[in-house]
Amino acid sequence: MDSDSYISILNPDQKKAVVHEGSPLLILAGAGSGKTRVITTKIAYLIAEKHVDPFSILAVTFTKKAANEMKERAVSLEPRAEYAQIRTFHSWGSYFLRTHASDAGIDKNFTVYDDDDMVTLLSKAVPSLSKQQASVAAHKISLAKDYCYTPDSEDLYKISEDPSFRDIYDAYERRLRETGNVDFGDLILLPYLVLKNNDFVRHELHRRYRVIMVDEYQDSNVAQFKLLHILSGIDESDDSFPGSYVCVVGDDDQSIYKFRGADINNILNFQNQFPGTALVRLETNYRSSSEILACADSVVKNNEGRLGKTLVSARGKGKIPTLVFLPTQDDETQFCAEIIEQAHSKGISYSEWAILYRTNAQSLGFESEFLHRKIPYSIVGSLKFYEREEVKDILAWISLIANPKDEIAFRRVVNKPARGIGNASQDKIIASGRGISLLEGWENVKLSKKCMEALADFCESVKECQSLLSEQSQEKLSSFIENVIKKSGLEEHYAAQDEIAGTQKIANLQELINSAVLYPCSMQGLLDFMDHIQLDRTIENEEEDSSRDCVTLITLHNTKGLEFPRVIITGMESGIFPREDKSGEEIEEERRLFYVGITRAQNELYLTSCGLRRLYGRTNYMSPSPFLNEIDKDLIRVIGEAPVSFSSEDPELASIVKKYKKGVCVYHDDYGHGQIVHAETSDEGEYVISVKFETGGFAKFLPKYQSKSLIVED
DNA sequence: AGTGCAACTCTTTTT
DNA sequence: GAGTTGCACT
Repeated sequence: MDSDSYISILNPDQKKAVVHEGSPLLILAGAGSGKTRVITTKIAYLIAEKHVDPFSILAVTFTKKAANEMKERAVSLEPRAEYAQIRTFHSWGSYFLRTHASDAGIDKNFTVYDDDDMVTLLSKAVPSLSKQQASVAAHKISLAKDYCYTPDSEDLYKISEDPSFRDIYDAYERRLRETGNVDFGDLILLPYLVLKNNDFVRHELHRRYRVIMVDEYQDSNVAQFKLLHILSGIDESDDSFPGSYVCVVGDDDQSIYKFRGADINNILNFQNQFPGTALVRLETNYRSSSEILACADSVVKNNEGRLGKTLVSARGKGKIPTLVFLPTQDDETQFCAEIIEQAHSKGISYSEWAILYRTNAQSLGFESEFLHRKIPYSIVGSLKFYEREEVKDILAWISLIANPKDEIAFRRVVNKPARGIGNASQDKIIASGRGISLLEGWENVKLSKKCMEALADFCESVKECQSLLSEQSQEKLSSFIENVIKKSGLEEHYAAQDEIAGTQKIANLQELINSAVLYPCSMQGLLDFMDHIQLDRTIENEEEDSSRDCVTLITLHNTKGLEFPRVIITGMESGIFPREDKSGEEIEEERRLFYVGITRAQNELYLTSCGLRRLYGRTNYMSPSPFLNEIDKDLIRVIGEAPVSFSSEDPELASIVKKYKKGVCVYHDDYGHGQIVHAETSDEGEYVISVKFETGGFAKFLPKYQSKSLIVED
């Protein structure tokens, strides 16, 4: 495609963003404003018109899906974009670490430990922790890495005030380095540390990357910011080295990953951190009708701390959004099913619809209702295929074949099927081989004869598998994996289980084999395959779903970057959305999440809110989400009535419920000042509140009997 | 070592 | 309410 033609179809702001040069650039791209078009056009333009070597362009996104789409679209505009680095932040980190493994102090055949592996490793590094403590600490370690804190950072207290956290983190790091592997946080943190400490490598990369672009910048974390900053060379620029051209694209109103370490200050302060930054706003929305945008705007404008922008619809007027109050969650699923069926009978395909919810658990009701009515649907996200026992077992074998120092993988499979190598023996073997190889050197360890023989057998099998990999082989990796499954003894093991318990484990393993068919049977192919799995756990049934006409069931978070003609946002109830434990800035993030949901809709938007909902197996009275009140009344059509659950039957209960609401501050004779953090009606019809006191204490009350000792304050 | 029952958590969101 | 974990028992 000719560059004149693809630039001429842009609007003036988009064009400005594409041709800008000479300083860092921040593109504030509202929802549906053609952001991806701008980035891809810019890549094509730089190559075709500015003669930038594609090899020197790095463009990073957050999800593999976005990266693939970006690459595809850039290549269709300019074939040479094929040679540009367009990938996710984490996959770039992995690529970097493979080529600079020894600088980072890791094995070049490393694999990436997931959250579960982190917990297991931490439990071994600090045995005194209970499983739950280990899981909490592992999560904090992840967060620390997102904020770029190492075990010796002064700021570690910001993650955990517990003074022992530093030692726990330190012990974890040492043990992790002994395995030669990395965790997710390392994929960003380690490249940053290598660049910071190694002038040679840093200069090498500075020479290479002339252009760096980051998409969805509002969801970058501190470590990613630091990595970008050091990679850009902005602090070292002089006449001989001007620094890279940095262009970031994002929307502060769509920042929804703070819980994962994303720092909205990255985008709010970008212009300070990269002096001389030019700013381009993309405020023309090509996706939604003006009614939907008005609704979105009336919600998001309640947030403070935003750069501010107003979207203008390029599509003009459409249908007014609808808010529906329903008695129970079963009515909600039926309502959704019915409008979808009605539309279908008028020729509107299922795939025009998306049902959005806050938590994955909410998908269950829709699934059973749709199954019953034979409405086809597909669930996006958490396909837990790679978390299944049998799949993780085979992946552990593969990890161990790649990296014999991998303690977690070793433990997982050395005694499966049972070989008589119990926990105590494992500890001895690992103590002797840690940091070297777990497959040899154990001959000197004191173990029972039976155990020795079994271990020799096991190690022999792993080595046999290792020898099946060769650099020139024309074989596919799938046949290698098939061999691993056989040699591991796990095929027999799981075939027997399938027989007895009626499980599908062998079928799942077959699926794993199939997924490796595109990779060559070499160490490189194996590592690429592992990266593919570890760095993209969500999407698996792409071709199948895109061709099928079905309704999309999806969490609000997962909708980022997607659009649908008709959207239903369900569960608009206080406690669900926003979630009950949110306050202050977190409420703002929930509100942004709502904004993201609304702006997914092209033509029609429905919101549903129920009066009664089952949660954790209990039935709860729900009140409408406070966000609903933020929508101007003339911007939305309301069907049904907001629940006034108790008025008719029990005026006394109603007044109590009204008085002791969640968030209300109370004073108790014995406990002192506190705040109601949770309120619900139990199955027995009792109204129960949970109060957190200033003293740190926590108690539950039945306000019915406590009206004298529990005083509401203002 | 493997089974079976009780108890407990889970409901954020993802690379 | 369901799925998972942990413990005790065989």
